[in-house]
Amino acid sequence: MVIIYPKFFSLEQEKQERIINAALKEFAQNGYERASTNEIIKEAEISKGSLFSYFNSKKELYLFLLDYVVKVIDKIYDEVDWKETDIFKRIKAIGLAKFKIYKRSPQAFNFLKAVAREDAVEVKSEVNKLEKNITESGLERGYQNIDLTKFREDIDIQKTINIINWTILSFAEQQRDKVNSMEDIGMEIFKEWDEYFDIMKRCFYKKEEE
Amino acid sequence: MVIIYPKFFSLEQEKQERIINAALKEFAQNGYERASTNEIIKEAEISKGSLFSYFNSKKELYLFLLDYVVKVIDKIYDEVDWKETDIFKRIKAIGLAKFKIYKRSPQAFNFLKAVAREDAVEVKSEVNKLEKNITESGLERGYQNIDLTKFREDIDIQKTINIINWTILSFAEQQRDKVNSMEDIGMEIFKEWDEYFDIMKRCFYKKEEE
Amino acid sequence: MVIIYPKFFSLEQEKQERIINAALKEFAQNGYERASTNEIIKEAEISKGSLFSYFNSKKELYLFLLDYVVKVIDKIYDEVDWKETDIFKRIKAIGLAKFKIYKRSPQAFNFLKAVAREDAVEVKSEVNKLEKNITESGLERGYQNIDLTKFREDIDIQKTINIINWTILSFAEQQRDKVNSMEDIGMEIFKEWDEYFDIMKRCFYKKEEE
Amino acid sequence: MVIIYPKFFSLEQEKQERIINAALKEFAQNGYERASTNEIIKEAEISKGSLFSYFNSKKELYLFLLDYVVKVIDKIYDEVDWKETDIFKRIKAIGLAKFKIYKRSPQAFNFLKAVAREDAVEVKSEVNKLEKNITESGLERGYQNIDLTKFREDIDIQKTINIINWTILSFAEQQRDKVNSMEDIGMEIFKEWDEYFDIMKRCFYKKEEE
DNA sequence: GATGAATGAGCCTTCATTCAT
DNA sequence: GATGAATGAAGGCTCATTCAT
Repeated sequence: MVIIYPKFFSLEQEKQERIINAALKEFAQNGYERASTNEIIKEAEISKGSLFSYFNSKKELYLFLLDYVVKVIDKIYDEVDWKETDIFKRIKAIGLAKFKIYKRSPQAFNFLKAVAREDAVEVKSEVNKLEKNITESGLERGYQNIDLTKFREDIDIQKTINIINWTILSFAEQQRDKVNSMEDIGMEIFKEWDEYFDIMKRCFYKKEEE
Repeated sequence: MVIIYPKFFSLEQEKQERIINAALKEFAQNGYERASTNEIIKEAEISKGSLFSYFNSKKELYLFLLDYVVKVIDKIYDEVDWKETDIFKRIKAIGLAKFKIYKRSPQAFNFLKAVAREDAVEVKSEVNKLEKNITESGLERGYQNIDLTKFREDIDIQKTINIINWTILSFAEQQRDKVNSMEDIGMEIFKEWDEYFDIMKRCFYKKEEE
Repeated sequence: MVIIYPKFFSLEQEKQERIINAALKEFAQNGYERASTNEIIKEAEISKGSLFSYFNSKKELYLFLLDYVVKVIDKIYDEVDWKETDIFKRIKAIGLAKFKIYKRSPQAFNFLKAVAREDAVEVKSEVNKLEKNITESGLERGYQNIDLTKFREDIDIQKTINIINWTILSFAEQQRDKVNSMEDIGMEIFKEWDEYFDIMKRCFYKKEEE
Repeated sequence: MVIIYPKFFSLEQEKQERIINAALKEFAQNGYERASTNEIIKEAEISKGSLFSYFNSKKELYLFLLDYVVKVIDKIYDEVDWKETDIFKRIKAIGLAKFKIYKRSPQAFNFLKAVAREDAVEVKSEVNKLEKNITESGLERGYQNIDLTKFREDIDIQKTINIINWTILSFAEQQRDKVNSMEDIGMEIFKEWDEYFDIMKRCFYKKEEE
C-alpha cells in the first residue's frame, strides 16, 4: 500500500515541483483517463523515460498525487484555530484556511476537485478510499472540541451537525459551479455564506445564545 | 434536434433493454469518452455493425440515453401526489417514487449520476441543456404548491428550502455509498430519513405546527 | 469467363434498367472501391438481398457492367459508315457516332471514362483485358477498308496511323478534362478537331490529294 | 503550407527509403483512398505508431510523397541539355533523363501515374495544384529555346508540337504496358522511337532540314 | 540517469456479404 | 423470390509503456 518513490525524491526540489504541478494540472483539467503523459512531460520539461522511471505507470503517478494532496489538506488543518469552540466559527476558520492554501497551491485544489468527480475504474477504489479517509478524519478533527451545549436540546446533535455540514458542502459546490476560477471569488460569497449560518444558528441553537 | 431511432425501436423489447442497460452501465462506469462500444456490444451480445446501424455513432447512442433517462425522471414525477402541500411529505413522496423507479432501472440512476460529472466536449452542450432542463423543471414541479406559511417567519424561506434539499440529497448520497446494491436497502433507512425530517420540521417550522 | 445472370435477366426490362443505371452512376462517380452497394440499391429501389442474388458480389456486378458497356460500344460501330475510305472522315464518323450514343446513355460513357482510370486491384486485370480488347478490336474495325494510297510513300503507314490515332485520343482526353459534362460540348470543339486533321492531312497525305 | 518532417528525416537513410518505397507502391497500386497504412507498415517493416509519428496522418504522408516526386521530376530536368534547340533531340534528351531516373526510382513513376488519376476529395486540391505546376513548368522548360524555324510554314506550330508531344507520350505509355518491368527495356525501343521521330521530322519540318 | 523512437492493443466507424423470415 | 437485420474484418489513428542508446 505504501509505495515510496526514491528516484523521484532524490531529484532537486525545483524539478520535483515542476513535475508535480504539471501532473496536477493535466489530471485536473482532463481527468485520469484523458490526461496525457505526453502533455505532462512537455509541461514539466522532462523526458518520457524519466517520468516512467520515477513512477512506474500513469496509475502510480496518479496515486502519488493523491497522497500528495492529502498532505496539502493536512496543512489546512494545521492552520485552523482548534481552540474556537463555536461550530460555525470553526467551520468558517476551516473555510478561510482552505482559501489561503488554495491561493498558495491552486493546482492541488483543482486536482482534488477533479478527483471528486473521477470515475475511471482503474483508480476508482483508491479514490474512494481517499475520500472516505478525508471525510472521516475531516469530521473527526473538524468537530473536535466543539461546544455542543449551544445546541437545542430537543434535537439529535450528531444529525444536526450533519445537516450543517452538508449545507456548507453543498453551498460550496454550488458556488464552485458558478465561478470559473477561484480568482473570481469575492466577499459577497462569504456574505451569503453567513446568511446560511444565521438561519442555522437561529434554528439549531438554544434561544438566547451568544 | 429530435431524432428517433426506428431501427432500434423495431427490435424486440428484450433486446432493446439489453442494449440500453449495457450502454447505461458502460457510460455510467466510464464516462462518455472512455466508455467502449466494444464493451457495450459484448455485454449486450450484439455485433458491432448492429449497434452502429441502430444508432449512428457513439455520440448519438449517448444522446439517445440522455433522452431515455429524461423519460425515466418524468415517470418519477408522474407518481408523485402533487396535492400534498407539506414540503416534507412532498419530498418523501418524490423520494419514494425515485426509489421505486430505481428498483426498476438502477442503471439509469447511475448513468444520470455520471452525466452530472460528464465533461467530454463532444456531448457537453447537450448534457448542460439536459441539466438545466432537469433542474428548472425539477424545482418548478418539486416545490410547486408548497404551503410556505408553515415556516418560521424570522428566516429566509428560499435558503431554508435549500438547506432541506441539500440535506436530503446529501443523506441519499451517503446512503448510496454505504450500500453496495439497492437490494440491501431496508426500511431502517426511511426511519433515519424521518429523523432528519423531524429535526428540520422542529427547527424550521413555526412552533405549533400540526 | 462467360457468366450469365439468369436471375437478373428474368426481371422486367424496366427494373433491369433501373439497376444498371444506378450501378453505372455509382461506379462512375466513385470508382470501384468507393462505390457503395447501399447507394445502388437505394437509387434502384431494390433490396440488398436482391442485388446479391442477381449478381453474387460487388465484383461480379462490376464485371457485368463492363460487359454491358462493350455492347454499347458495339452499337457505336454499327452506326458508322464503313464504306467511307478516307481515314479522317472515318474517324470523324466514329466520333459522331460516339457522340450520338452518349446522348442516349450518358451513364455508360461516364462509367467507361471511370473504368479507364480504375486501378482497384480486385478488378484491374479484367479492366485491362477489356481495354486491350476495345483498343484492338477498335483498331481492327476502325481502320478496316481504309484507302492507304493517299498517304505519302516515304513514311511507314502503320506508324503514321498510330500518330493520327494517338493525336485524336489525346486531344479528346484533353477536351474531356476541360469540360465538366458532355452537355457543354459545342461545335467549336469539332472545329478545333478539324484543324488538327488539316495539319495531319497536309503533312501525311501526298501533295495533291482530293 | 510547407511542412517538414524532422522525425522522418532523422531516420537512417535506408529506413527512409524503405518507408518511401512502400508508401509509393501502396498508393500507386491502390490510389489514395483504398491504400492501406497497414500494408505500408507491413511492407516497410515498421510499427503503426511509428508511421503516424513520422507523418501525422495518411493525408500528410501522401502530401509528403507528392513533394518527394516533384523533386524527382526536377532531377530529370537538371540532367537535360537545354542548349539543344532541335525539338526532337530535346525530347530525346528529356526521355533519356526520365529513363535514367526511372531506373533509380521506378516507384515514383508509378506513383506519379496514379496521382494523375487520383480523385479522392481529401487530396484533390493538392493533386490539382501539383499537376498545374508540373504541366506549366514542364511545358515552359520543355519547350524553351526551341528552334521553331525548322517547321513548315503552312501549319500551326503549337498544334504540331502538341501532336509530337502526344505521340511521344502515347508511344511511351504503350511501351510501358507491353513490358512487365523496365528491366526488359532494350535499345530496340529507342530504335522504334527514332522511327516515329523520322516520320514526324520528315512531315513537319521544312524540306531541306539539316 | 536520461532520452525519445518504437511498439501494438485498443479506439470508433464502415460496408460487402449472409441468411432467417 | 424478396427482404433488410446481423455480421465482423478492416480501416485510420492514439497513447501508455518499453528499451537501446
